[in-house]
Formats: sequence, structure tokens, C-alpha cells
Amino acid sequence: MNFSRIILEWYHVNKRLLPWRKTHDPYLIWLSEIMLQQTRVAQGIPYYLKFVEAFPKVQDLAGAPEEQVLKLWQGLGYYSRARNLHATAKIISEKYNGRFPNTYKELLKLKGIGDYTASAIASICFNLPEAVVDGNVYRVLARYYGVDLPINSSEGILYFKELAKKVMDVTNIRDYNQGIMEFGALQCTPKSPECGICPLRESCVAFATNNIDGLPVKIKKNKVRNRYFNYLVLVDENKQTLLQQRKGSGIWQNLYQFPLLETEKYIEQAEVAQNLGEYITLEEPSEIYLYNENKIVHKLSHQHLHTRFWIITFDSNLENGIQIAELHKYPVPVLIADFIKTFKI
DNA sequence: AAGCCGGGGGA
DNA sequence: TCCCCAGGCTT
Repeated sequence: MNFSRIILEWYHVNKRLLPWRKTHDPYLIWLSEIMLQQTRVAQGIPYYLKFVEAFPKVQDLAGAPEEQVLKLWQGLGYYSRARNLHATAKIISEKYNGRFPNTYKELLKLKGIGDYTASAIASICFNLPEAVVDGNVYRVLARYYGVDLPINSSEGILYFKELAKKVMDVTNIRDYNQGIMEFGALQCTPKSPECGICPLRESCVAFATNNIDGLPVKIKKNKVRNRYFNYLVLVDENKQTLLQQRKGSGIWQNLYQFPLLETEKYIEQAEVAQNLGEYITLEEPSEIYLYNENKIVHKLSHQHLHTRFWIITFDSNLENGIQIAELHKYPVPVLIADFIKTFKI
């Protein structure tokens, strides 16, 4: 039996019953695929269920304010996915009459849909012979065929896409594509794959050459940048505070946070007091103190955020303030959400 | 071609 | 700790 046939048979026995596997509706498949980009299935499931409930149809998503979409997305990361999701929902709703395009080429034009997602929607929803190449597929193909080209090099990306096309089974492309990914997720895992019970073991190059741990090859870079965040948590006499929306480029676009004083290194209370003028035109605060005794280092994949929350109280009324009790309604990064959870005046 | 963009979980 | 996750966009 050849590679793709074995994948298909394995899938029919081992497939998980996931919420998006009950349908071929392009809207629901698209929603799940965007959420699962660089995200584990287990992490995505509750978000998928929340979105389907809040937005049963693409028009519901299109009609929602971005702030609601970001709030529901809160905690899932890579927030450009949520912004692009919303933008694409509007395009589908307004320019495509609520229907998703049914070709790889047309799908690829939509915001947030790249090669993988266009192939996934085309194959799963429309049964088109398009090969998906995600992290699982890279791993399975690299091991089984003994390919040592770096999966994140230009040459490697092209090579694996061609290989994936060559070996795919077009007689049942939607199951084959999901099958090879499921196989990578459950059987041919990054660490300690279950080669002992693997149906592909006999002809797997990596297994034969004892190179399971050496494949796939990946060029690593990932330099971490250290940043120092001082959040100014203003508190007025009416239990109001100030939030600002992050604009421009960089992390957490369009999410909310407290007024931020970013510095080159840790600063102390005196320096916080000096810089308050940029944020407040009121009189002197009555009190400034560091809220978190323990160090908070919020770790993103590419940045370490050394964070201090400074509580700054006033005996007056803040203009444009919001009730501290209402903070939970705004879309915020996990770093801010964790603070809000513990914050009691 | 390389860098940027989150957060969480497994070993 | 390090690595990876149903990747895509920007420069």
C-alpha cells in the first residue's frame, strides 16, 4: 500500500470528532482554519464554539463591531488574525453576496488567507485537489521521505509543496488532507513519535536511518528583545481609570491597555512621577506606588516584556475615565487581563 | 529572504 | 528551559 492510502486508512480509524468536522460550510471551515493557524486544536476549540454562537453566519460577524470580535479573540494571540477575519467577513458579506469563493486562487486573495488556508478551504469545502502544507505535513513528509531541506527556507517551502502535491490522494482529498495533518498531530509527533505502532514504519526513511529526531530540519533565529513596560493605572475619587487603544504597528494592535511609559530599563517611583505630565494635566497625584511586588515578565515568542503596574491615585475626577468595574468589557492583551483579575483598589 | 506577530502546553 | 502549534503579512 502506498503512502497516501495508508494515511487515509489510518485517518478513518483515528480521526477525532472535532466541532468543525460536522460540516463543509465554508464559513465555519474558514473560521476554524484561521483560529488554528499556529495554534493547537485544544486551544482553538473553545474560541471556535464562542464565535459560532456569537456569529452563526458570516453576516453576523461582518455586522459586529471590531471591538466585540477582538474581545472574543482575547487570549488566542496573533490578533491580526481577528482583524483580518473581520475585514474578510465584511468583504464576503458585502461584495460576494455572503458566499465564499470556491477556488484556491480566489480564496488566496482574501485577507488572512495564505497558501495553507486557501488549500484547506478549497479541499475540505469544495473537494478540490489542493495540497495542504502545515507544520504537521512538513514533519510527516520530511521524515517519511527523508527530506533534510530546512522547512523555513524558500527552497524548502517550494520543495515540500511540490512533494505534497505529488503524493496527495485526490480520490478523497478532504479526508487525505485532514488525515496527514491528524497523523502528524497524533502519531508522528515532534517529540517521541509512536514509531512502534506506526503503519508507515517499514518504508519511513527517518526511521530506517534512525534520524527521527533530526527531521524536519528548521533554521532557528528567534532573537528575543527585552522591553520595559510601566503601566500607569490611574485611579480617581470615583473609582475611574484610563484605558488607551494601541495604534500603529507592533504588538496588540487595536487592543486596549493602561497609559504606557516604556523605558530602556527598570525605573523607580521618582522617574514615574517625573513623566506623569504627558498623561495627566490634573493636579499632583496623592499617591504613586508599585502594585506588583513580584517581577512580571510577560513572554511573547519574540519579546520579553518586563512589566510594572504603577497605581496612581487622585483626589479628583478624571475626564474620559472609565469605571474600574467595567474594565473587563474591553479587549486587552493577556498581560493586562491578568492584572485586572487581581486588581482591587 | 528575513523579521514580526501571542499565548500556551509538552517534555 | 526549549520547541512547536491546521501561518500570514510586511519590509
